[in-house]
Amino acid sequence: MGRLEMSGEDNLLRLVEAEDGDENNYHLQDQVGFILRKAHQRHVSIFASHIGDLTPPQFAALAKLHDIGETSQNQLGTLIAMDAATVKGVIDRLKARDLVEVSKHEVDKRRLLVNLTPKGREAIERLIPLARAITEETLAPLTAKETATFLRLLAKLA
Amino acid sequence: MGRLEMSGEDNLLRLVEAEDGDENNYHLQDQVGFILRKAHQRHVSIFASHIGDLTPPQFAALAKLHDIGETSQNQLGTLIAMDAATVKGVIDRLKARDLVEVSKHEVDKRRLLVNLTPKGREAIERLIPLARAITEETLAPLTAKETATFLRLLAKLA
DNA sequence: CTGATATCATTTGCATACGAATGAATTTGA
DNA sequence: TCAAATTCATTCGTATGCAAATGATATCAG
Repeated sequence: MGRLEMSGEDNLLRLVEAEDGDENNYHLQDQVGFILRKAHQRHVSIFASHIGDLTPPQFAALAKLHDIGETSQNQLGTLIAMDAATVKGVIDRLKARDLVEVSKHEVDKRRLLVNLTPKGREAIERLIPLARAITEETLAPLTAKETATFLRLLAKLA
Repeated sequence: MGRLEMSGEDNLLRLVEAEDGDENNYHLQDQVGFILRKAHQRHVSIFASHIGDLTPPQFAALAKLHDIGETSQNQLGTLIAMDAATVKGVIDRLKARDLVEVSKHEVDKRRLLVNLTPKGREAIERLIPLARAITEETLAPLTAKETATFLRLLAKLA
């Protein structure tokens, strides 16, 4: 790969390649997937330092319910990007803490309607300002201009 | 917030705010954490479609071992951004499939050394080209210039 | 109208991910 | 030197996250 010219340093390169194989120049830390995973981990850690008793998925469920009101469990999952199995666990745990309540759909008996309880509404309204701080801290390494660019490009990938 | 002028539409706005509270303008889908989570999900899905029998963390462990050679389980975890409990599970599963092998450190009896088996080396060398395709597909929505910008900014956040 | 499809929810199984607690081994510092 | 602090690995508990299978209900097509 790129063996267009032969200099003294290329001999060393040849030795290294002979030792480690030609895939030696693959570096995990440069791969978008690996960096994406780390950036996500950092965000979750920042989130936890601000909001200790709720996870990001739980927060997402409450925030979305606050935004759109009662909806089916499945529809909620679609809106917050969770598959059916995952959203069930999240709702079960919020239900156990009396932050949401569920009820059967009158007409379509397959559907499980989910809604905020008063306690859940109080909680999410109290937490949304903290969420803004979390976003700010997550993006702190970037300038305002970089942030705008980053969010635009990130959205393209999501 | 921003109630500087009073037009006809502001009456409607007041009604909406009275109904939903002043935090009505918080939208989950604009938050960096939520988009980050979705982008990561998309990448994992692309990864799985190319490499079905290995997860991204398992791949990361093999790729790092291939890059640096034998190392301790803990050190490996640091290099691939996994805490001790997580890396243990990953290594256990790779060990069960004979892709890595572990041994005791001669001097420091606390350490567990991890290394690729021949089978593991063969596997990772075969998979690295696929990983390049995965990266490409993940970044496909961006132009080359956007990709460079995105990776630079993402690295700042990770 | 009814059989084929599709949708909604649940369950199971597996794989991260991390906090906290524990135990063994090593290093440090007074 | 030896007690305190640190490091390495393990275990436990909890929480996503997803594939696949299942059952109940609803919709569609002929």
